[in-house]
Amino acid sequence: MDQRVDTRSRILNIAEAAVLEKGFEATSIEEIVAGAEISRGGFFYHFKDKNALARAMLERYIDAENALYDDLFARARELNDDPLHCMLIGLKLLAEMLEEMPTGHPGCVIASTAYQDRLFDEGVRDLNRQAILGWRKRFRGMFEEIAQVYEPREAVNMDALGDMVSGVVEGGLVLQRALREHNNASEQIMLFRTYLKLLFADKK
Amino acid sequence: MDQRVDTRSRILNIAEAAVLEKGFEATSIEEIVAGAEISRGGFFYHFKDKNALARAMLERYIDAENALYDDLFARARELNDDPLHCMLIGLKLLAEMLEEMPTGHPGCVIASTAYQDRLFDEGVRDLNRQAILGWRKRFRGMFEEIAQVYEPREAVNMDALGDMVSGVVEGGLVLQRALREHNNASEQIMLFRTYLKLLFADKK
DNA sequence: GGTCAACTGGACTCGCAGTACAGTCAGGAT
DNA sequence: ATCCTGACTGTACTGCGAGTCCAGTTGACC
Repeated sequence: MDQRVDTRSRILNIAEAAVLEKGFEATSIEEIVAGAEISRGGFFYHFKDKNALARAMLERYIDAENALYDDLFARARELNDDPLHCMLIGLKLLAEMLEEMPTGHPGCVIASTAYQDRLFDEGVRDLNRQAILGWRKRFRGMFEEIAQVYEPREAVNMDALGDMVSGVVEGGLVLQRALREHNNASEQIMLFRTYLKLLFADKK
Repeated sequence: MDQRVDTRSRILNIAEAAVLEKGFEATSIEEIVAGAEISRGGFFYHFKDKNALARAMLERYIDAENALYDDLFARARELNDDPLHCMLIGLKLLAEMLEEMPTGHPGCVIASTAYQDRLFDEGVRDLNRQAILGWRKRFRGMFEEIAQVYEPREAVNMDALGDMVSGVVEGGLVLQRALREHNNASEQIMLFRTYLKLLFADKK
């Protein structure tokens, strides 16, 4: 069996693990090629430079995250058809998933690149932006569905509320990374869940 | 007047601006010394290495942030003695402050270092940790005061609620950095404010 | 006049990104 | 059977930035 079948994916796997553990800049091409058991030349054959690697990693990561959300809320919908309860179940599943990761969540590539963005070119930054806007749209849509059934007790900006899902996750990951604790992100999500329960308590 | 009176502070000012703009790794000592109009030798006279610079920057930043919170909530307390309203006013002031910064908030050094932490030594990481734990304690105390007067409608973990202030700010800053928008952090704070209003609606 | 803190300036090592390019090797097309 | 191409290997080189070493300068104060 030829190990070379998918060298590109192997590079991405190794690079992603290293980048999530210690950041993009601290990850050298040297150690990536050592891990993937290829030569430096081989690396540059697949990726023009470190920017191209970053772009590919982000694309993969975002696709995976979107697939995860799709799956999570599809499962939630199966359990309960009410849009509010679907959201609450989905968030619970998300929190559980974050908690189950023994070493804590790898940490979001989005934040990691956002804070080093001068290192990256316009393409990378745009991918980042589009991903967050995508999540805004996704959650905004879900909240609007909820608001059709439940009267919000306080007026809220729906875009901002959509962003709050991403923000709470990102913020929680920052905390857990800095504190070296394991469940801050999941706790923050659970707190956000009680927010939604309070906000959408009254059926129309 | 001797410009050299406080070279160390000048280095820190220039470094902080550069680091907040483009990240720690992307900021070279070369450009710092150029900006501060000193020699490379002069830089290393003041700071043993880049880690020492990072530590000094973090210390200064954390002190400034603590002073800002002290001032903000002291002003809020003057306006209203009720602990809940004091918190709500303080958060409003914080949101306004974030909004008034024309280029957006410089971005929190905490998150920036959290995601590049392998670059830094234990001292830097510990400073980071202590700062967040300090904020947890500060806000937890304030929420406990509130809970003595108002019955929370839902049971919440007070440590997690304290962390949520930091988390919402950090998360908002990540979003606004990645999206290149200007008011995400302040919007997230305002949303968190309505959370508190809903949570602590009933006086004991 | 001597001491010390706060530098300057230059030379050097090291690690890493990125370039260049010549050569290898397996598999499919012709 | 031969040729071509894609996926590499290996080596050598440039250039940049961090960090070290150190000898020398300058101004302040004692």
